[in-house]
Amino acid sequence: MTSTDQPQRPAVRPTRQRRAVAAALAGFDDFRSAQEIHDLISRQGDSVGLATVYRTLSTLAEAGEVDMLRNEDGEAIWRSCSDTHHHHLVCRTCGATVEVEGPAVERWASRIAEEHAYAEISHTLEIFGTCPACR
Amino acid sequence: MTSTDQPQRPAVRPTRQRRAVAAALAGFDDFRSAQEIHDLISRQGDSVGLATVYRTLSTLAEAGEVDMLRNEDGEAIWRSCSDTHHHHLVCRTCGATVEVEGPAVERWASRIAEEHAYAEISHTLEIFGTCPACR
DNA sequence: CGACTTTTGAGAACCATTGTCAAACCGAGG
DNA sequence: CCTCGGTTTGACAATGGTTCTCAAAAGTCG
Repeated sequence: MTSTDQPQRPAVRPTRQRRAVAAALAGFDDFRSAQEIHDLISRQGDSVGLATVYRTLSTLAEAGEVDMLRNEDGEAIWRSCSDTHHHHLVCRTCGATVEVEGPAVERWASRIAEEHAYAEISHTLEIFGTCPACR
Repeated sequence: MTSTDQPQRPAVRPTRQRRAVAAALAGFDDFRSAQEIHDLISRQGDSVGLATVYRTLSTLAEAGEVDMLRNEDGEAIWRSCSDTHHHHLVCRTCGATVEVEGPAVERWASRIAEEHAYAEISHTLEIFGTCPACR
């Protein structure tokens, strides 16, 4: 390290496209597919390639800034999230989402994993249903 | 109904292909993709079309005879299962699976749903990790 | 400004899954 | 054993979400 030190900073640049994706994400609070988000952006006047939307969403997900989960068809759906670990109650029809926490469940999961000597645990826990408005 | 009565029996026929899929399923106890199952069948000497494998697996899943869930890439994976409601602890590397039950989690999920007035609830809860053998 | 690196976009490529439809098959009567 | 009508199958095309490719465009920093 020559100067100060920060040898391999990923160097993520704040581009127009990334700002557009962020803005789109800020505009809804339910889960949307990448393509829906792409449409939203177009509708807002910006133009961002679909591949870029996918790339940006993946990056944000890795950084923990958005949640990505899969709907019952296996499609990836995304939304911005709070930074604490949580799960979701998602409306199958309109996508309306409630963030829920379940500390007891977390504990249960790690206990189960431990009992069976599984390491590097991750878990998925999502609840799907029909929200009051969609009944 | 003319004769006795049994108006719309689906009439599922026990064909060679369906038997082959069942046999393949009986041959492993971890989760496999449809394509892997298809390969397995070929390797066992039978010949069953891929589309038929998919159709049979879907049918079995609807009948509750196999579990279908999605791995972290969104691919459907399948295995035969016990008939009680349960979840899974799945090895990310080799697919080794442990069926686990969590009555407390079930209760927690329905309480959460009720609190938010969501109906027709379903939930997914799977734990992924690395099994002792794959460490 | 200039050199260098990251990012983008258009479209091709991938690949799991589902649809299509004629041919093969099954089971029940006759 | 033969026929009839619905069921199932398989080869292949078609879908559709997601990723890859690669040259052009845009940031970064001196």
